[in-house]
Amino acid sequence: MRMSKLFVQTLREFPNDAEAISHKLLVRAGYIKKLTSGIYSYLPLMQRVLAKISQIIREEMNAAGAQELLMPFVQPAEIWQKSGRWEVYGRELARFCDRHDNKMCLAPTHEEVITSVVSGTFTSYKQLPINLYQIQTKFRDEIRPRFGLLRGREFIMKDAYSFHTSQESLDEEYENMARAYKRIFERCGLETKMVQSDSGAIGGSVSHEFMVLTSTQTGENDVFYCENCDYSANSNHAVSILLNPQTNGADYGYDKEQKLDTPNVKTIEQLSEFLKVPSSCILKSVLYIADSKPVLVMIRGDKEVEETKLLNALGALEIRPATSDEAYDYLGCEVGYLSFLGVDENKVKIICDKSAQGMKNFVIGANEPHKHIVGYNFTKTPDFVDVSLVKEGELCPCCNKPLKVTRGIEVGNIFQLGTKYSKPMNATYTDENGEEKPFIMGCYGIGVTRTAAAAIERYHDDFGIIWPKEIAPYHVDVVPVNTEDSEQMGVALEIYNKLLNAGIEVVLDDRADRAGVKFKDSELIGFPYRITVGKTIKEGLVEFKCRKTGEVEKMTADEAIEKCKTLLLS
RNA sequence: CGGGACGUAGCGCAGCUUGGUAGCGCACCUCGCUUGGGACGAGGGGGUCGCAGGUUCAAAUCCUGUCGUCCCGACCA
Repeated sequence: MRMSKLFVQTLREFPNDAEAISHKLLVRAGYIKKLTSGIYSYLPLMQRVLAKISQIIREEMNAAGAQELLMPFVQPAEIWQKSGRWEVYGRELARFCDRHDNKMCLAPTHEEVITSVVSGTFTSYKQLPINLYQIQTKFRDEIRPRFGLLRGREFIMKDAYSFHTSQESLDEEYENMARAYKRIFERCGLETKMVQSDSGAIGGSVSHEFMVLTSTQTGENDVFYCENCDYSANSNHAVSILLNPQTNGADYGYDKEQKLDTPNVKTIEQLSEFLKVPSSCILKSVLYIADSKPVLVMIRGDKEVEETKLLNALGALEIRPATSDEAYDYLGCEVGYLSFLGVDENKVKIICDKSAQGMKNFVIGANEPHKHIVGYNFTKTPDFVDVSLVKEGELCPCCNKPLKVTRGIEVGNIFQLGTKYSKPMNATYTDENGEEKPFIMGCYGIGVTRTAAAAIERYHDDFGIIWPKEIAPYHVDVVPVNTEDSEQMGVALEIYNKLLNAGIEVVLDDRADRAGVKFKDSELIGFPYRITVGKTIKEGLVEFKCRKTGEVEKMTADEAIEKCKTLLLS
């Protein structure tokens, strides 16, 4: 491709509305163009990157025994009503009516469709297991799309679904997919960590996420992991062994239950300082509204509530912290002094986090303004539930070593669905004994567009993108410094043609611009290798530069061609 | 959903306070010159100032409404 013909416009400045580095670079380097919030055109450079990622996925999925198909993007409400998700999915599901007033939606995922595809088609145990996948656009009307391709509303996803007659068979395929995913991301030049996770709206029991670990804040997930063993989990699922699991207020002089005045002492921090006790001796009370009903969460003062865990513990659909006004309405006390004391459990559900299990003689809000109670003990043992967020340094549940935390971008996930969809949708096969049974299912997703963005988050510098060569839009950028110079241009053309003939993806920057412009663009766009044909051609030499290392070598044109072949075709 | 900010040329912005011919930089087109790190000179094209009302002789500017975009928060008591 000649640069003069390539559909690309690089910008001198970063766009104003981008926050994430991948978003800024994708726009500035001419890969994407926004149409509206969370919805982008993938320009030719981007399309090449996406095609490469897709191709790697395709090859590895096929090698793992899966078959590609393509399902409809527009779906009738009927199948969603059947699975029970029409009501549950919420506003992320973009719904509309067709001309006959039939309820429809845009596909955010395809469990319902694949189930109806397989159901009635593969009806014998002899035909199972099977794994089907597609690479397709999805639409999720996110509350807050941001970070460009990292959280768009419209995005490209590879989604695979497997059907089994037994849990053992599903387990096997789950492992098979985990291995395939590892290979896929490795081939994309990305290191990933497979972590335990919550299964969220998709449902099911066992699930793992593949995370690209980043130091940037753009990773929207916290991942807790152990350096000593294999344990790692998304913060929404991670568990730990508490530090100081047993705390006793008596160690700080509060061995008798007593109501104390604590004027204007509202936060745990202030209370801890005021009473001279560590926050781990305080039981704090946090009010949530779950599906419009109040839930009071009791949790150790040094811990925080993990909302996804709470959501799951309650079996609720939606959850949010209550406002101060709501707290007053439900508990009859201003925030800062709340507790479950005197609260009618028929009106306000009370949940007690596991972190409170080992607490004795603790401090608790009096549920009266400006008063707390010290030396308190549970009068009856509550049911302790884990709804707390792990903290870095707490101990690994597997091997007791301190856990670490890092940010991560979720690029893929694998779920065991079991019969969550096959049962309600009545999707069955006939087993050896002639009995009808629901399929046991698994599903496996990879965000294609997000993987590309994650690669940029991981690999960039002040000059631009540094693509792993496996997913770069082109491999080599040949730059004649002066296109007017027939010798330079001649050699550049010769290199260009030879690389083309060798099957290498190459761009010839034949634009009449000055060298600086071409170098800047080359680095911004992120070509892995650059061959500069400039004044050293007088000595028969060109320059070979590696984008990743910045290393520059002088060599003959033929040597440069050979080097490209060695680096790219082996 | 709540809070804040912003909508003026493809991109980045000024102009608005105090109403009076729509501007700058980049990009784009032409010519010249230049060619190893985002050159320079001259000329040129492109905008119903988000949209709809209102006030006024006159609105990018003032008022009202509306739509859109971005950020922050979903406050752990």
